[in-house]
Amino acid sequence: MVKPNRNSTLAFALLGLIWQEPRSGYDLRKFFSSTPMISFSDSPGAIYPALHRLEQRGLVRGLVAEGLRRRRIFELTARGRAEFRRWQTQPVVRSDVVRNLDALMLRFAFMDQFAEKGAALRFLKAFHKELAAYIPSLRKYLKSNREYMPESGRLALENGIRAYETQLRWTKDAMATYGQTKGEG
Amino acid sequence: MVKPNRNSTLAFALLGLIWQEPRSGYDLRKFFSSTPMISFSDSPGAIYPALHRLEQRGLVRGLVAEGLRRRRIFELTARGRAEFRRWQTQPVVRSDVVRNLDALMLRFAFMDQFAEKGAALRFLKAFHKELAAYIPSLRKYLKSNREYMPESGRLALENGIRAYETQLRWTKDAMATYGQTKGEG
DNA sequence: GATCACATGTAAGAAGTTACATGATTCT
DNA sequence: AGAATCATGTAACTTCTTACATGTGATC
Repeated sequence: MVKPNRNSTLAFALLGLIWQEPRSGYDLRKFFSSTPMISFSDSPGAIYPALHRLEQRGLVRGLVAEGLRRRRIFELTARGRAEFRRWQTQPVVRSDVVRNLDALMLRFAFMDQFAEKGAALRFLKAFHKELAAYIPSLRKYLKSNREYMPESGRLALENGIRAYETQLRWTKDAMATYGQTKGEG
Repeated sequence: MVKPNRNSTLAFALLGLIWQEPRSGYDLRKFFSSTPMISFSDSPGAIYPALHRLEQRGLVRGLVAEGLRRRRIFELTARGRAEFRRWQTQPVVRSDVVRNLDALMLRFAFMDQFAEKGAALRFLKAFHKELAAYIPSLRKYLKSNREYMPESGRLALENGIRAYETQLRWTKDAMATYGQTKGEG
């Protein structure tokens, strides 16, 4: 049995975008298909049911827009904002680093807009810590097994390690950015 | 309606590992939980049903192992090998680069073992080409929108671009590795 | 007048998640 | 004897995918 009301990554992407500004399902589809958020599905069979679920759960409210075409503009409810913030400020855990990097980056992407000041920096520190703890375990595996691995398998693992290292460097650079901003403001 | 028999990424991971050597469901779970392939789920609720589907589709064959505990060791059928190879040597398409990098790397990871000589290099070339075509579109979006983006959103996008650039550099390095090997052999 | 973009929806099916369930064997 | 590990499974539920369906308004 699945825990009720655990919203999907797509659901949170929708909440974030709707919080930025009220949008229709069609707006959201177009946003996904025309920006780097194209990594989300823009299919109507994903978006519309997801919006209906969010509405049933009281996280968004759909308003029929006056205009020529039938169109529903969604906006966040207070519960929707609370739920989004709760998700966004959850601890950064290993399992997210290993299996859900995209969700982690989505949480960060909306940090400046919807979380309290300081949340972004706290997030980056926690993220950095988890990455720094995880990478050595990958290196260790590579070291112990490189001789028994086929070349393409080894290269694939090296690619994974590099990807995490890039992520690690990014967290440091991003932290520096926030440090600067603090000094300026 | 969904196309029948389109195996999931998990299904292909199972096929690849079973092709390496016959394994039980339990072996596969342990492999996922104890190696960098931990990005796959090791839950019995995912693995066992997936194995049953593969068996129903005639891609694997389960043999009851003699021994103390009841245990089923799976091995690939000829159809399983053909299906895996077909998947592995599919063209590298943009949509995989955008939404399914993991599957792409999984395909590559088994390339030396199960694909014909030269497949790895062809794969890397195609992968490189797609990455080189995709990255500028991300840069362009960043350039046009950076002033309207919140800082964390901009940083998240920069992270995505860096990740793809790292991937691109890796494809070049990996191609060089294969070039050398050719010279040696 | 036809085609394209706007706009929303549903149906069928696949596959994953969490949780529960069961029993054997080995270790302490 | 009790705990841990080996080993496999199912049930309920959620969400996604592909495909089909429908109608309006704008453009050529």
